Amino acid sequence: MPGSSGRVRLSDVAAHAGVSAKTVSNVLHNHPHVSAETRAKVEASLATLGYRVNLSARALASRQTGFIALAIPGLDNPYYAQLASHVMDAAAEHDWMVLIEQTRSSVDLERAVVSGGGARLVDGVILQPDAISQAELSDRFAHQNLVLIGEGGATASSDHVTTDAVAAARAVAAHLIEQGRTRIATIGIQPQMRANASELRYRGLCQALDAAGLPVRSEYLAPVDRTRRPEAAAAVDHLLALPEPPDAILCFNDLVGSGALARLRERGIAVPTEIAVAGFDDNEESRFTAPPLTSVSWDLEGLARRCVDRLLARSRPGGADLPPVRSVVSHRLAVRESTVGQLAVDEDAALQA
Amino acid sequence: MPGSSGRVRLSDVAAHAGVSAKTVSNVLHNHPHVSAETRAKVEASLATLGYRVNLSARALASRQTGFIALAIPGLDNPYYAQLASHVMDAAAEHDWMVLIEQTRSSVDLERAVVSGGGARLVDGVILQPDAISQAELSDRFAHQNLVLIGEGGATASSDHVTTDAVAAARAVAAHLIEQGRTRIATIGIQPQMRANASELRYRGLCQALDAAGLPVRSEYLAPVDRTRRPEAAAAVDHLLALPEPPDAILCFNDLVGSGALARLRERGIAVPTEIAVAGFDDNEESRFTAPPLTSVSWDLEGLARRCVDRLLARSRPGGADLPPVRSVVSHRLAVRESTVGQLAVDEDAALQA
DNA sequence: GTGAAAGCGCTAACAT
DNA sequence: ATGTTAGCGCTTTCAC
Repeated sequence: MPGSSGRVRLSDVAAHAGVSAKTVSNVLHNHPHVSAETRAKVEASLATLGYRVNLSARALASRQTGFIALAIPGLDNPYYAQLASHVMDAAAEHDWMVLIEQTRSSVDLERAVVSGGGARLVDGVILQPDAISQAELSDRFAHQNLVLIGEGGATASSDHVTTDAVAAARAVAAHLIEQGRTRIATIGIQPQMRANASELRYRGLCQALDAAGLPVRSEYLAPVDRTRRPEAAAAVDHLLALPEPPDAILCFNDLVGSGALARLRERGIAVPTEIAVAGFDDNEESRFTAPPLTSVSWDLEGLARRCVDRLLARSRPGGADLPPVRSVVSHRLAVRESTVGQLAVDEDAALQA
Repeated sequence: MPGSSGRVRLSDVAAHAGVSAKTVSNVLHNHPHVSAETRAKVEASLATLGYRVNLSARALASRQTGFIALAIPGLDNPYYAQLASHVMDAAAEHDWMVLIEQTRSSVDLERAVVSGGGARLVDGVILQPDAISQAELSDRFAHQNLVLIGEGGATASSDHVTTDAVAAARAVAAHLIEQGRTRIATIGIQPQMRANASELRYRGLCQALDAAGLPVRSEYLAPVDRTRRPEAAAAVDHLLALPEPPDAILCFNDLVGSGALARLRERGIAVPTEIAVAGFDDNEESRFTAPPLTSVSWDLEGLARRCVDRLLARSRPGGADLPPVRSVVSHRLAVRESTVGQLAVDEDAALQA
């Protein structure tokens, strides 16, 4: 049992080892210029005294807190939980800790994050904006270590890690059209909301429709207040009540997709026979819905890593003056039974054809 | 636009307002003994200079970091994401920030958390133990601000916020028996794993079976490596291959429940007609599975609040000597269609009877 | 009610 | 390769 873990200071270790504080610090930071025997001596004292660094003191002296903030709408969306998990892993590789901030898609909270919050605390911020306007993002506080996640792409004043929302939406829509769908509705995609991916995903859908010579029909655009499971039911009902109901629904995310599938089931509509359903984000859940949900899968690990790398680059000496970088992470379409009836994944699927 | 947000120190504010640093600090902390006009003056300076407190310095001087750690297996389980969300809310009410630590159910990581980690950083720790043994928990480092979440209940040396796992399992099992089920299997419940709730949940099941005069059949205990959706399939297959397959499956959590439902569907087994399924945790997803999943719902908000309250009590002067407190949060059974076929929730459900 | 001075525990020049 | 000296920006006795 190493040490009784009281308040052991670095200077105590130095005294115990018979060296100066600087030497202890050198050992702690793996500085090269420490003789092997000194190092051993210090490490022994470190262990017997049970020294644990005081991060507040280190942060104050070094002007580096070792924290980065990750601001996301909320952990209750598995997509963001997943993202947070990846960011924490990527950050840990550089000895950074992650402070998760839930913005709840509130403009005020997002604004607070962008402007650095009320306190001086983090070395950098990763923000997934949702409610705040692009204009405000590019305007304010472009000087601080801020990486934006998202698909807007218009912000030239800070680092940006994005996905190609238009291409992804085009791909999933094209897949739907390939399956013979011509009346493709959407749930949760709101082209007027400019902070999140809505507009771009809608654009991708329109491009695919255009390319196939199909009309873009505005009555197929079902809005929801929040893009979550419970909200999907009313939107599905709305679409089913249309004179000519859709034969496919592209959902803003898998949460909405899951809710839509549930409602279609309640209404006795066969998926995909009568209506195909697809989503975005490829939540793990989507491999287990009835039927499994076709979805766009983002490279979340790459996304997280790039965000952290950008912050790292900027926090190095001289990094603050680096020009803003924009990088795009990859995606792929995970095709499942919600859009292709006869996908023969195994012997059982064939029975249901 | 208040201040150009450079490095404004408290002493700068003091100089600008023509007062001492102590007075500025008093204003910041809402100390009563500040005259109204002084306060106004200081607040004006605070605003025009755009002062933001340096939390590292505050932490160093005050010996309080303002952080608590929440150590959970991982955010990818929606149950823990939800818990984290509640803890963050409860902590925010006391101006605490939450540092989320993913233990991945690793003994070493849990041990590191219990022993305070390598660094002096947080004011307290909330740990949901999973892999570490009870013995180790009560042994080591009982002196630090540690609140244990969980159902073990045996640890007398630190604060403990638990659920009544036995009662909850008894309730859901009794419900299953009421529905006429006599062959109740379980997936993911591993009585030999003593850190998580397995043993207690199994005990509750046994109690309910005993009370109904039904036999406890060990072949109905299907283990899994990890209690997650993908692992459920093999367990379901195992149970279906039994000479006398079960007519109900009680899953360790809703993740397993979701995976079990998916596999039963693939195998063409009707739920609940042939096999009823129930879970624990009441994930939001479980209201949208096919069919919706009966589950035990814990009072997560209450759980989070109590954990934070306990930490708060201990971090107050003299709080360290408080005797360990054990408190139990409530639960209720959310009954859904996976266990009762004819539950007439709406007009459509009746058709499927 | 407000001010002056002494640290909190660490890092970072600079010196040796 | 190791020691010396100043702070980092805040809180906190203790005077006044």
